[in-house]
Amino acid sequence: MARSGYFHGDLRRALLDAGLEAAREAGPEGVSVRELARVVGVSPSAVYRHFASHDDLRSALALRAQSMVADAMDAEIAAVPSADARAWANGAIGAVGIAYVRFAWAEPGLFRLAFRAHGDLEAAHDERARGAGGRTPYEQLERALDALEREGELSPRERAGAEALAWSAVHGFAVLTVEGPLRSLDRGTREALAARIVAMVRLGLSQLEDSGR
Amino acid sequence: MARSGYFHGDLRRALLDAGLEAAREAGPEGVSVRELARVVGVSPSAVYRHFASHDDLRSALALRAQSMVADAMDAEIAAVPSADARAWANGAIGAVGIAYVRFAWAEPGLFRLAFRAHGDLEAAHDERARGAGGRTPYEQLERALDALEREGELSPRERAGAEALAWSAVHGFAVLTVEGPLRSLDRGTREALAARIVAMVRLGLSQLEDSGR
DNA sequence: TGTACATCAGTGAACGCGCGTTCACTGATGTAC
DNA sequence: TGTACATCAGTGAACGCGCGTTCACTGATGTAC
Repeated sequence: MARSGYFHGDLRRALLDAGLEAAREAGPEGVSVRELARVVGVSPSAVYRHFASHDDLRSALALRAQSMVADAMDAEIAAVPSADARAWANGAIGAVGIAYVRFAWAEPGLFRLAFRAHGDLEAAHDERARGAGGRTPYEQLERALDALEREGELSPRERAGAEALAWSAVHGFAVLTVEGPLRSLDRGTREALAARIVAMVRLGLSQLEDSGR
Repeated sequence: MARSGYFHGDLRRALLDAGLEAAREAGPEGVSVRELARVVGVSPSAVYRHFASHDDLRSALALRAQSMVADAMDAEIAAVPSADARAWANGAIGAVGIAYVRFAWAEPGLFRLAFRAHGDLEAAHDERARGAGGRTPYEQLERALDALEREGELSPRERAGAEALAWSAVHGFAVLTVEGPLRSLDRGTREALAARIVAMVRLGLSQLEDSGR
């Protein structure tokens, strides 16, 4: 697609691709204006034709990484048997969680890029509000929770704040296994723990009713 | 304590203090060799009399920050009524979790310093193994879980891996509220969610028995 | 079909920054006699 | 009590690095006539 030596043709897309690749290999820290320009074979200042700043570049990349997580969730959800709506709702919330941690394991650099601090998730929300169409993992979680409520698995009172509970548990586990003290666990142990986390969330969401114990 | 203009007297301690202060205000990123030297009023190279490298400095600071979390846990646990051992065990695990998230809210910079990636927690473990005596939040969690098992609230089978479950949920919540999408929640909502997280963990830990639902 | 011209995606040199780390040094301390 | 000397915690200048960003520029593109 590169035309002459002078004009690139599709520099913006090339930079985004290079950015994902850089994050994949070196994490978000590996994503610098100069590094991407170097990889693409263009001068650093050319980057500023397509992105206002380093921050702008970075959040565009974070958005793409988030879409990838959302895609992984789609794939996992698609595998849930949909004959019984109630069983499906229960399966879907689990699928969302499992997809999340598996993505983190498979692509730690992209995971960190996607869920790095400082408003990236709000940026995704804005983007979505502006109709830019980026699928967000958060949306997927919301939908799974909505289904659970629809099927009577969650009371409206329990539904409130359920995103925070579910996300916290799964995100914490992902972080701890990707770059924290749990990172040297073998695959089997990790998977077993992931299943327990998901079960804990499912159980914990409806705690307001079960509160006897 | 500073003696002459030339000799400092207790530079190591001064650097550690300055480092905690820098992290408090600017997070772990604010902790650089040159910055601390500047604050303490010493040349950058003087730092190398007391720390082998920037990394060495940073993990010493992370250890101190972890001790602070452990202290906060001690204080929270101390407030749990200890008349009934079983009730105490249940209270202690909650106290550990609550202290963790409250510390994160009160001192986000130190929290991030303490639980930054890359082996800092293992370093703490080694330090402890070497008998250096640094209290670790992880130890506190282990003790609370041990108490729960002792009181028959947790079967040995459930006890295995319980640290990972509990820590994941609480850590995820802390991260999400400190630097993630949940960071703009008001105090009341955060506290209410924290209580639900803790309840979810308590419930979830014993899921292997209750697995009916 | 050919030419003039506006557009604008690129170049390349430069600025200023802060960083970690090294190295030969200096001068205060405290110990041995 | 006074002096010689080893120790070692500090200095300060320098190295080399990579970064984000700006600015005047160049040259390929495609449009209007």
